[in-house]
Amino acid sequence: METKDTLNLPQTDFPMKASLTKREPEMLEWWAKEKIYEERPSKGKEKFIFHDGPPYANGHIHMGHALNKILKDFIVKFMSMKGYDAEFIPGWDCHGLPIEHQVGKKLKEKKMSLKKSEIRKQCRTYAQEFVDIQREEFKRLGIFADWDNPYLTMDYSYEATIVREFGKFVEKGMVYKGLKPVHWCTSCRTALAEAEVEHADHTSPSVYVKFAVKSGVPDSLGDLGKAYMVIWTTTPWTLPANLAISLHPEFQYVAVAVGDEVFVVAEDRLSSLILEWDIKDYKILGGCKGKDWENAACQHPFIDRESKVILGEHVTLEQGTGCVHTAPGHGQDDYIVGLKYGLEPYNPVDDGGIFIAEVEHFAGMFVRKANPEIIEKMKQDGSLIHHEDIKHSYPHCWRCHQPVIFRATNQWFISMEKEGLRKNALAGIERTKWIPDWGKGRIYSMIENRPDWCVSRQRAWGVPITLCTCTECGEFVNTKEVFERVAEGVEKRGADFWFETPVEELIAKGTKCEKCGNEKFKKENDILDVWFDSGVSHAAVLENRPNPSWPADLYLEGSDQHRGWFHSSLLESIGTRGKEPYKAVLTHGYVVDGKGKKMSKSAGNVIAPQKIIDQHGAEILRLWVASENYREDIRVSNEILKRLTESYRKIRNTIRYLIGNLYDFDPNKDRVLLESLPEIDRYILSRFNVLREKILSAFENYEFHTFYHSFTNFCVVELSAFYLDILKDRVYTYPAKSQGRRAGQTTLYILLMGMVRLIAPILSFTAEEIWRYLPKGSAEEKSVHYSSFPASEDVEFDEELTRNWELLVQLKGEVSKASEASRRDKVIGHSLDSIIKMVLPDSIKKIVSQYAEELKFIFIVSQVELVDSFGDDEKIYVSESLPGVKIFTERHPGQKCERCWHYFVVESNANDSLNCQRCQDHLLDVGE
RNA sequence: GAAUAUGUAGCUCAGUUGGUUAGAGCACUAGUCUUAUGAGCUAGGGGUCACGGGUUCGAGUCCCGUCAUAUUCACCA
Repeated sequence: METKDTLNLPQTDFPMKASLTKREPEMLEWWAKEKIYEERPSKGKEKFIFHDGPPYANGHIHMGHALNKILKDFIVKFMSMKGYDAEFIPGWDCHGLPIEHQVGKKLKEKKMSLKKSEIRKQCRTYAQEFVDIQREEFKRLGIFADWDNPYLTMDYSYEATIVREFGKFVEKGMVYKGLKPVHWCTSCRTALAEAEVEHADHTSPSVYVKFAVKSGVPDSLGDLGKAYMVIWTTTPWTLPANLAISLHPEFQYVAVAVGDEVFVVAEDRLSSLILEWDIKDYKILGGCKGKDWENAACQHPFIDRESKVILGEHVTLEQGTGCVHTAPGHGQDDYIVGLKYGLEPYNPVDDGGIFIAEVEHFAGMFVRKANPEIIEKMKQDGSLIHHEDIKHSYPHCWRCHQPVIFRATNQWFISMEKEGLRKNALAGIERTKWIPDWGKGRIYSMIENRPDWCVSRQRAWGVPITLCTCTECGEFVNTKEVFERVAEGVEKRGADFWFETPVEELIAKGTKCEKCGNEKFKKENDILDVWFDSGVSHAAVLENRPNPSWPADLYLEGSDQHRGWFHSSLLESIGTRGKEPYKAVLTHGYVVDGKGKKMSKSAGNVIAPQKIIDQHGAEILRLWVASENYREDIRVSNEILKRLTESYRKIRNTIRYLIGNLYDFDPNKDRVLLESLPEIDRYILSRFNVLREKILSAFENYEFHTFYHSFTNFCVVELSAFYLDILKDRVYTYPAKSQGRRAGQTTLYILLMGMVRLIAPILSFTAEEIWRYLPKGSAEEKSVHYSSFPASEDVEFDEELTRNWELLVQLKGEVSKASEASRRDKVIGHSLDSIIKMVLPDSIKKIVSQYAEELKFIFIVSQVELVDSFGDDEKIYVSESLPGVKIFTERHPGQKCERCWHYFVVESNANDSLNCQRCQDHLLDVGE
């Protein structure tokens, strides 16, 4: 028999190689077949309400989606293991312009002839396709969720909820129709929400234009002769809508003579304007405050209209002349200042961005095409002082990337002030827990400063604004019955119900307009902002399910959702219920590349989750999410993934080793009582208790990277390099059933059972795989995800013992360092080749001598001698970290035991065995 | 342009109320073992703590400024 065969070497079928790409799909199939999520034992217990934010049903999932859903899955799984019923209902956002845009592209010219209902039908099909695609992609990540019953914002029932929720706003009088300037895309022919606008570089003409002063020159200036107010603008096409010139009441304005003309501009702007206009000779005639000019009248440069001089605080001195061209129909500030002076939000531009017929000179012209024409006209008329092109960033449509315009149109708004929506929303923010806490400040200032919510869109793919307005005066019918009738119809037939049902069937005969008494009404054609759709998800999902639980315990999305879903959900919920829909909001950062740059197609640095899954497996993606501090931007690169796969292997291999040494261990028969375990076993278990504590509190605080670092460190430092290395002697060489070996196995068993459960929320696939290789009789649960977290082991390891072992660990390190010199000098190879002699200071010696018999096993050397001093000629290692500790290493002169590799001294009268006495005993199954 | 966040070894992260020589794991280099073997063990090199000022006996930590990256807001009339 070979010596090797007399040892209890590890045995296991648990593969070292993970083959994740092959095994994960099998595991997914098993989870599905066994309905592991659906039939979870925590069902019906106390709920943890985790509400999924709906991704947009367009395109394949990207790293951001993967990050988000994996984080959610960590939480679902650990809450479930904690005993909560962590139901997770995934959702998708299905309406809206991006999908309509895609469908429009596919249809090309045909779309003009298609009916709206046909376009909606195609959009529905398109959205459903991507819901199905993304669902499969999410499942592949190992996400536990109710995939068969997701919520879609285009579900008829969901659409009906949208109608009902909007009805609540209407009922409370918070909805109004207003003529206000909004972002408008002339190519998509719709109003855009703030969130649908993105900024990009754009070249615009920068022009200075003269407005002749007709009357109202302040007395203090005397007779100015041919005086002009000079304005600056980068959008000449808004000049036809000019109704006023705004001056800041407190700024100083000067009248400057240039040639035979007099220009009025802000004093502080004068010097830079002179330079820009290249004017050599000028003379300041006098000055006064802006407020002195109030109600003066100017002449529009090319339209027969008066332009009033008004005062506004929005005027700045950073650019321009301090005299601000004001077109209330084309700008937010203009609109507000215009309201004060009773100016109408005049908008002579139609949906396509074309000047309407009444516009002199430029009727029928597209606004940006009109820019050069207007400039040319002013040049000829002599009203243009200066013109150059400037590059600046300008709002663009997020879909078609065309520059948008600001344009006053009739839109539906939800008032931020009526019913105290803004105030109550801010109070709701205060009541919510924001993680990290700066998220609170972010959303707070957004809600504080935002304008009224423009909820109407002039598109086809969405839920209609179900209001009927009087054909005479525009007042809308505000009755609950109408809304409910519509909601019921939508519930059955979807939003098409609204578009297909004649108004007469919706409104009871004889209904009169409350305002003017008219009996004729028309239906609104606009649809609702998609942010309203997803904003009602708390109602549609949390309230309208069989077991309603409202509000949510947690929302978890990327930091951009402070302006998106967190925002719209808050307003919707506060508006209708007076209370916020979530107790806590957790945010994560963005996925960026290895250099910290954002991923974009144009930069070519996009890494698709699918590619990582194909190459490394979803488990590596999960480990990646766990390894990084997601509260900041998180990086992904090939190097990072390479490190992670190595780290994964280490974890897997460590656990494999535990399994391998338990091949003959029956937990029900062979377990050794905790109090009978050797001190080192109890030490490692006490270390495991510390790890367990750390990990569970990290989970509690959603700090998964703490899990990753402490867990890998435990595997590498505490187990692989320390405990397992030392334990080999005992589990390999002792008699299989000896108390010493069983004690070691008991420890390994406890570690294995604990570790597999601690990793389960993160390394879900691997934990489940391990679960099948546990010693027989270990667990009743068929899935690791049905188990609960390990309890703390009661090993009674007090502070003194802990200090002792920390010292021994440190000393072991010093012994290794000391041996390194001998190894370099080829005196020893393996550490067991050596005898260690050490001089210790009394304080250390007192402790270490208690472990005299165990030292050689702890240090993994053949002999340890504690001596008082060394001879002079010996090469002594002097410790730096443990003052007074000196170590001398030499080669053991005896014979190496073939079996346990410890060296032994051959007695003269001994037999000629190649084994030491200890092994001879062990072979006879004696002792220990 | 503004607000917020971040910036510690090649990578991922620690660094407590300011207090010795800034840590860990991985990676790298070298050695060792062949009893976890596409494994295990050991040692080593590697950091101007983004940069520049300031407060202090003392700053990775506190203050100010600059730069970089990301997100959001606004780019105006």
